[in-house]
Amino acid sequence: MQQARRPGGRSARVRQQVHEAVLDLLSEQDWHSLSIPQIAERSGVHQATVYRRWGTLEALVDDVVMERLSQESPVPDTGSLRGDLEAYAVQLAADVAGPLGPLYVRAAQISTRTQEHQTYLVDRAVQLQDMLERAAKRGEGSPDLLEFMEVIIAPVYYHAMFFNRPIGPDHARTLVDRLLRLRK
Amino acid sequence: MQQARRPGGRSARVRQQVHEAVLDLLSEQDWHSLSIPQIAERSGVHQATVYRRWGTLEALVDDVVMERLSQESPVPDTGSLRGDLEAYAVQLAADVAGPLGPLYVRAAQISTRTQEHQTYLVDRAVQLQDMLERAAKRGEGSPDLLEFMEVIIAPVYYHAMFFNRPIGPDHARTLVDRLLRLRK
DNA sequence: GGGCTAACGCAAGGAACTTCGCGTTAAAGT
DNA sequence: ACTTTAACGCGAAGTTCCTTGCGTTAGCCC
Repeated sequence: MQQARRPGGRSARVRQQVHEAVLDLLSEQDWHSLSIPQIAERSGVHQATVYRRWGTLEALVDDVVMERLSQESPVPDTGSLRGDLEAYAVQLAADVAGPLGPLYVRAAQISTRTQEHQTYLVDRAVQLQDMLERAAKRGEGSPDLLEFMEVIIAPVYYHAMFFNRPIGPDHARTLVDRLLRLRK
Repeated sequence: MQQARRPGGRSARVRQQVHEAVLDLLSEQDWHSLSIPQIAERSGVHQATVYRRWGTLEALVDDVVMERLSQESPVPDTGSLRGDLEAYAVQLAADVAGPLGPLYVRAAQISTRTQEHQTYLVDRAVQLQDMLERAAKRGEGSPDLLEFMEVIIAPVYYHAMFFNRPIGPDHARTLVDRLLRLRK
């Protein structure tokens, strides 16, 4: 998506209508059966408009994903490492198991990642790094970022993608326990 | 894919030609730009034949994947738990980072998994379970299957999907160390 | 070897997706 | 308010994908 030179009023309204149509359709069917003609019809926006603005279905859903991600809550800051880790794991598990889950996964994959999303991920990594450093400053033995990603984040994605039931709060706690145990 | 009632000679040859074309094309371009007309042209097999036998591109690549998986080496049996774990992790990392990696991931995902692949995964899980039990019988403190999947397999997939460089033997050893450390 | 018919090749037809030209609307700047 | 033109709506044309009917080839069974 190129820079909008006239983003006010009508364009913003069209964008919102199309985004809503995507979310709407995604709650009824899965991502593989989505199409631009279908989204155009549902949104009331003409096909040609969608094609001209986003070009492809992939670019459109990437835009929707970025819109959601930009509105999401920041990384937790509960005052304890365990609290932060659990809160993050539970939230991530919910996101990735929700109706937009496959889209989040797709947008983050290295082979399909946009520059915009890359920037987001780097920023997010910095926030997580900060979260871990806050714990370290409190004197809690803190894992490094890679360890956190491999022991917490990777299994969360793994369960959502390869198993039927996503990780719940109970299992999230198991993952956090495991990570904390490694630090002793 | 339904049961073949006349799988000899010509049909087998067609199947092989199509499979080779898929592998061939996949070494030059990525999976998202594959198409059945393209595969038909490359293989010398007529489009209509491909459509009639496999129906969709997804079913075709699933067939290719199953073919490869059925030829793969069994789970390692090196005589030590560490040896088995490292061998498995390195092999998995290589597979999932190779040109067929995205196809393996796709075939295994819960939302796109076929019955045939499900059967394969269950069988594979049993083999891994056996591998872990062999270690237990040798007196080595052995992790359970879930722990193995979360600490070893999940990070391997995670790296292949979300990072540029796949896990190498050195990093695989780090993962194995981590798992073994948890058992003490 | 001979009959039966599954599986294939071929070409036409249909369906879905995508692009394009042109007139209209309305956002942005003066 | 007025001008400029980006962005949209509309319909047609173009492209790619997928299906279908029919004749031909060759695998399987007797």
